[in-house]
Amino acid sequence: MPAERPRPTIADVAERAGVSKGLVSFALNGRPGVSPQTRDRILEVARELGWQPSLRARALSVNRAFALGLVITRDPEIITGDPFYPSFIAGVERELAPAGQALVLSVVPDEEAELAAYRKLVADRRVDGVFITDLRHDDARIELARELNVPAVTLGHPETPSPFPAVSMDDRAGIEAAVDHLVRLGHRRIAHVAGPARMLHGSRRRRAFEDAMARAGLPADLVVETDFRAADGARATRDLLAPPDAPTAIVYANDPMAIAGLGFAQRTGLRVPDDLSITGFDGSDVGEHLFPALSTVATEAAGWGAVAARVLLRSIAGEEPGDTDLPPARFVPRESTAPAPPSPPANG
Amino acid sequence: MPAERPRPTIADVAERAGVSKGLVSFALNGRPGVSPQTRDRILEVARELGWQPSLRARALSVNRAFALGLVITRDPEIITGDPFYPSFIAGVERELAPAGQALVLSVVPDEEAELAAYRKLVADRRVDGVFITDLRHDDARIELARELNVPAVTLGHPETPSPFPAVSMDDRAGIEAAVDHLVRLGHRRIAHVAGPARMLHGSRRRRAFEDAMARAGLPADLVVETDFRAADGARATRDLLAPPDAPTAIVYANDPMAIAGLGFAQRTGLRVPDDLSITGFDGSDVGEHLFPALSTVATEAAGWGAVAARVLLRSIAGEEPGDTDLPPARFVPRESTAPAPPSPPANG
DNA sequence: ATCGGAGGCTATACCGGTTTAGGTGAGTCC
DNA sequence: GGACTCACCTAAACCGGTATAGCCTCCGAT
Repeated sequence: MPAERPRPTIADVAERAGVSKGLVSFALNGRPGVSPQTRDRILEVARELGWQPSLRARALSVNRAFALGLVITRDPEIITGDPFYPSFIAGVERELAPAGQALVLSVVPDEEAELAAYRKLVADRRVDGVFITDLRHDDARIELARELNVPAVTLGHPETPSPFPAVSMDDRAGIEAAVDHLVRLGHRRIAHVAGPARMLHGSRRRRAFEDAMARAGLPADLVVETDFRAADGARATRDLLAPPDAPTAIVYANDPMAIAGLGFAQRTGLRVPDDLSITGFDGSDVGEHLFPALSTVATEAAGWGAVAARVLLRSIAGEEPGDTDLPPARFVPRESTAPAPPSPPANG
Repeated sequence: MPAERPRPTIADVAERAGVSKGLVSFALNGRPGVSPQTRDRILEVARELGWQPSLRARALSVNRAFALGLVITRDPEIITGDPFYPSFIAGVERELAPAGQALVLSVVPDEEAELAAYRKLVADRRVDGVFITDLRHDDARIELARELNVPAVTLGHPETPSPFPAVSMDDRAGIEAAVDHLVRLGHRRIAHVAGPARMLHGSRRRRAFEDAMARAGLPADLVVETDFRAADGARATRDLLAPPDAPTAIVYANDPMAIAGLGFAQRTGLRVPDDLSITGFDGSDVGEHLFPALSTVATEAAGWGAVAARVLLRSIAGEEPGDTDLPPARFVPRESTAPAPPSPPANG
């Protein structure tokens, strides 16, 4: 067994090159005050020795973590179905890796643990900045991040005044396009299976639904609030379809619920889209392969992650990046939406 | 604006308590050689000052990162549908958070970037140990981890001799149960839509399928290899159903493909399960809400993550945890499997 | 000839912990 | 009463980088 050779330090490089530690540091960081020959010699020796800077030592002396923090709050059940985060994270990584930064991920079951997770991340100085996703009304995390004095970026504009840059994607447009599409197809009774009202995107999508309905001169009286879980989608669909004046179209606030809703409708013998039109939200690729393929609203989660990461890095670097607006979510009509069925003969 | 007060260091605590830095360190780490009164005083002062140890300083001096690394290799397309990792990560976190450890996540597009990611994680000493998931034949990561001299845990037993503890879940049992179930229902032409052969679980599930078929005295001639993507599931299903002697049941190696396969079958007018039975793998909760609800193999990804994390932590602590076998994956019959349709009249 | 200044470099403090070698004083043993 | 032990504590080195003050040396300007 070969002896465990300790990795070379900057002192080894300095000694071998016959200069001081400080000069090595200067040379390696490309700072002025080092003659070209000396610089080359130092670089050469460093290469020769296979020297790699110790991120830990650097972290301690420059007081940086070289990492960003993401806290995901999801009850364990819902997390499996949600297509958003995996894509979002892939986008974040695309930006972080080349910048030599890492992503520290925390997955917590509830909002209490969430705040604790942010506190811990910052207390340990594990990260230089944090993502704040899934904004809620009166979101305590804004205040917490301010109090902890940690750079942050919010996904979407918070309601309360926030000192942090926001990277937003207009999801209203997608919902409105979905409703308009359904209205054009002749639907009059359109329901919405909404996300939790305490979440900004939950209530914003609902509001967009209501506005679009109002513009079409239709009542937005069929709205069910849920927790974004597939099971909720099935339950909400059951409740919506039970009464005699059931909707002919349902706009779901995410794909897993739409898929479950589709399943429920089919189970009761309804034909989708002939008897009932259905739209989802977030464009998981599996929806494309259902029968009927799910009409949905595509949100470019990966691009969102990349931009948010970039903004956060600039924010940490001391710039003050303004708010960013991403291209709005696009409605993608597929097969689960069709002209409204002929209305049943009026009763009386 | 309040002046940015620097956080207290161990020196501040020492001074205020009238002792040396070293003694404070001893007291706070509960080491012997500190009188009870002094210890209490130090603890009190630390509390009073709101002192929090600097993880960075600790990391530098004890040469630990207090973090574990997970590298996920997924082409951006597939990642959205796969229910495994989100659950797995949630399980890992459940174990790490109480242990004061963090998870550093890397998401990379291909195997080349994967090796680079491991190297980088270790070169930067960002992590004290790594998870090796999605084992492949002749997996280069085993050798890399050994070379990098970093503790690791593998999900499943690698084929090549490995110095690392393995945490395994027998997925053969689930596949076999699925096949047995189909055979009992009278199916004779059963196909398998397999994962990539280069992946251990891909080929192992395929092998389990073949073995189960052999035991039932049936030919395992209908196997299509794929890349685990939903689109692959649809394509494979199309190819399987085209010939005249099409299968009456298909065992898919994961849920997204099964869902896409279900969609394709329905699209061609086949009734599932009456004309075609279908089983998935990995038990995403959305499958439960499809119509018909997807029969699948449940794998307890969260439990797997928790155990793997625990094993890795023990491994880092210098113990030599043996291999662990988790309860085997269970077949969960739901609605997408039914008795085989009566065979068509033989031709000639 | 003298001074000023810039370029190139060294020495050293510093980040905030942990760890080790040693020092003190009280009690014990013979 | 001297040596020894032990509990408790301090001082200082150390982890591996970065940052800063200051020291030469050489050059051109006066």
